[in-house]
Amino acid sequence: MSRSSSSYHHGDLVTALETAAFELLAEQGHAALSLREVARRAGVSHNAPYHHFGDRTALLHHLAEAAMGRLLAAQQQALERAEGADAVERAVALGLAYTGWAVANPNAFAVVFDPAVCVPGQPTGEMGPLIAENERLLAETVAALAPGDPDGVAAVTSWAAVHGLAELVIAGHVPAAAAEPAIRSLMTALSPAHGG
Amino acid sequence: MSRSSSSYHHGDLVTALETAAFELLAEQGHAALSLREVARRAGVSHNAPYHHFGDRTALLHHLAEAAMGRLLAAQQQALERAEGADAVERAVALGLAYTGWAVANPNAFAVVFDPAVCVPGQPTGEMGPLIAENERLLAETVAALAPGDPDGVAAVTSWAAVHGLAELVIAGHVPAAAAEPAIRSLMTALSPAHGG
DNA sequence: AGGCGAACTGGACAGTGCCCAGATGCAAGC
DNA sequence: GCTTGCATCTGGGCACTGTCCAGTTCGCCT
Repeated sequence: MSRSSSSYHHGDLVTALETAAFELLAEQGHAALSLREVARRAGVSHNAPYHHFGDRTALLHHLAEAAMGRLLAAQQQALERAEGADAVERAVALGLAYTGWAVANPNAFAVVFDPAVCVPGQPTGEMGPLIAENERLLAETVAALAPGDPDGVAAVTSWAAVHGLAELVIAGHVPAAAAEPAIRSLMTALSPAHGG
Repeated sequence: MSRSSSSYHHGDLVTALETAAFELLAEQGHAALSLREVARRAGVSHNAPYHHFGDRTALLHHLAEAAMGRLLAAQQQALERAEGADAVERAVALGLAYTGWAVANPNAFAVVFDPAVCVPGQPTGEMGPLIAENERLLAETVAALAPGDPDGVAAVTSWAAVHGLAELVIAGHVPAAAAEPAIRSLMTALSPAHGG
């Protein structure tokens, strides 16, 4: 699609901007991400992005969707790798995939959960389905190890713990090595084999 | 101290700037917080802040310290109120104080845990002691309900879960009402009376 | 009383997000 | 094939920001 290498009409600017932005996110937080710098890296004028994203926030929202997609993919792959395993082990693998991706891509991760980017009220665009799919994945995995959980309390607790772990590791308050034991202890605590 | 109401030398600009900044944080995220707007609200020139904070980041760091102090105070008060109670109930109260304050002051909360403000490596200023005190409080409370926890895995897990819960509620992915059951289920799961 | 130095002022500069009018060139019609 | 329409891209401009600089004010110490 769009072989066009004409210098004027880029042809695939959205992707180019996304790539450039992720490149910048590898180096700095999204607060320091400037539309003009992204445009510069993509080799276009400072105004070109406005024809694809009405706003700086719109670009960030697009990045958030892309990042969420990657986070979800990382978890799906982890679950595939742990296909034959124990229910607890599968849950641990899922959690570790989440924290692992977050710690490896802290700035991209931050965009996804920034309330100023993805408004708390209603998720717009692809964000809703992506989050829903992630919740489904989690609910499924948690249900396999904590069957009696009508209101999904265990699922919420797991998500919160794993998410918080990621944030605390990124903020430097918890060493990265503490993630695995914490997740494993949580998952075993949730499993009925442990008690309750 | 410094009764000075002379218009030139403010006398207590640091406090005035802090107040103005927290006022702005009640309305918008710290990404949108401008030094000039803070100065304007404090009634001084756009350059006055630079004689107290070398940097925009320095102001944010100061705000982070102040916010962390308030978060800590909220938890201490909650523990005092739950003085005679059950170990689980005390832990729940502590957790609810954390999430409660965070959800009530999402933007201030975000400053505290922004890696771009409080650098992951070494906490500078008052931040270190404040975090340490919070960890002590948590470790103490968790130790009362999960005695055998040499490496503090339960404490880390609790912090992560409560922290993550706060973030997810703020981001709109979890309803605020889900916080209490989640925290209570976690704390009971950690207590040996429950199992294990 | 005199002067030092911290606190504050205004001006300036580069950089930013966003708006406007104009240039460009692909695709669809004749 | 040539013209025309329109999304795409360009450059300039504006208000705003963070930060630097030189000057002003005034509390405090000698």
